[in-house]
Amino acid sequence: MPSRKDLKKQKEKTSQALIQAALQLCAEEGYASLSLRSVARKAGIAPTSFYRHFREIDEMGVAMVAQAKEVMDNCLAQARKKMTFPAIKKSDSPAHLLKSIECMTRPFAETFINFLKKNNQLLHLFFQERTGSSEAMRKAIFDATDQLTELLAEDLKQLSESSKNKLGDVRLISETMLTIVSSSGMEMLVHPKAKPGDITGDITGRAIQKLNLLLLGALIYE
Amino acid sequence: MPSRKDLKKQKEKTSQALIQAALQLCAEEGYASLSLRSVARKAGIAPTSFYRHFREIDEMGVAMVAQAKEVMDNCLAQARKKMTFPAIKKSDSPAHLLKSIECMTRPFAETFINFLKKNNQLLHLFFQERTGSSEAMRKAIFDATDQLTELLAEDLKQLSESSKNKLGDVRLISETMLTIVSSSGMEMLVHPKAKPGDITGDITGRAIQKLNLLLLGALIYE
DNA sequence: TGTACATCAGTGAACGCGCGTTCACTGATGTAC
DNA sequence: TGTACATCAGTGAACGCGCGTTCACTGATGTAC
Repeated sequence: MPSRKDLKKQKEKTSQALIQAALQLCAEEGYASLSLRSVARKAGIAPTSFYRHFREIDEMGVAMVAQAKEVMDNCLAQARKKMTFPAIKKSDSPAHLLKSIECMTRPFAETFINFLKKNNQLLHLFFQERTGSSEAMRKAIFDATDQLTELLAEDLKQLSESSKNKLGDVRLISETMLTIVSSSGMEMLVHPKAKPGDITGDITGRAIQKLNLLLLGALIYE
Repeated sequence: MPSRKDLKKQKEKTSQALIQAALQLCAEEGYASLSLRSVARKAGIAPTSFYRHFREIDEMGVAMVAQAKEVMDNCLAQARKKMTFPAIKKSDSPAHLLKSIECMTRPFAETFINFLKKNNQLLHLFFQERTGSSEAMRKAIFDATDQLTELLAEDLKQLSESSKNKLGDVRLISETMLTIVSSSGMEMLVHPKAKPGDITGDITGRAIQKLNLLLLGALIYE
């Protein structure tokens, strides 16, 4: 018994096919090289049908960012579950402090970069177009990033308070953590050859070290 | 008395006109949106003349990166002259350590971000296409970035040794410093509205704080 | 129950446009003898 | 000195192609009466 609701679902399915096709093309050729026709072709519909779903390419782009944002939220929530921050004393040795810090940084970096590998299309879009040429995309990604940063900042604050390890400007730290980890993630997407065994190739390990230094500094600074 | 040499110079001048036109278009529309014809048009030559200078767009792209690299080298050299790193003792208070650290981070960030503002076209290209869709561009930028990172790492090592402040993995620190400062720089290019007075808008100031935390951590960690 | 009408995702033909690339050409310069 | 030839940056016409967009259409579904 097909109905109006089924029709709506069918339409949604086609919209999703368009978005998935676009994400794939985007990872291959870049967002700027997307064309309405190539997306429609890949999604298996006629070029003109595109207009039944989006007014223009950028409208689809914004929908793509929204989807990427959801994935990132999940990623962050999952990372958050694994992050702990055992209490330390300031008089502890740097090695001791690091142990505590790495209980945050390691799950954070590993979860994040794993997600990145699995959802490379979504996240490539997210980070590449942050500074891309489409104003609409930049705005959408900026807003999403801002929310994400705030979320992480709150997590940091909570971790910091519950363990009585003071962390100062959590927003600043949150920004930097995301910068470091996304930069590492992009590096990994661009050079997939690098393996965990390599001296300079263990991108995740190096990301963790970078985060460690940052948080060690933040901890000392108060 | 025009001669063969003058002809060569004329050709070089036209090549430069092409590159400059391309950089401008690139900052407006993105590298992926460049077309041979639009570049030639902006440079004031016939489309077909483009082939007298470059075999294809990407060959010009690589030349653009080489030019950007030179600017970056100058920038780094200029920053290096201003960076100092007064000796500290580990027992000093964090505030003391910070004073010393900021003698490096402030000139570094300020010089870099100033350069970025003046040469925004060159540097937009440099950082945007690092993860772009053209393989040739990615490779060219990766090589250039690698050299730049190494240069900064050597500077750090030298500063660290001459002041007897140990710094550990200078390559890792160098990478992170460039990541932080280029991320801030891109943020500034994309949101030129943010002014030094703003609470969250003082991008340079925030970049310095981020670098401070990183180096404070590196210093403590040994 | 039947008949007329509304909605709407998807279609295929057609349009004008900017693109990359080819080709044979120009006209200024320098070289051989 | 003159004459024939080589080099080479820049040109304009022409090509075939993929693009975004318009338009009138289809055919399945639901609604009014």
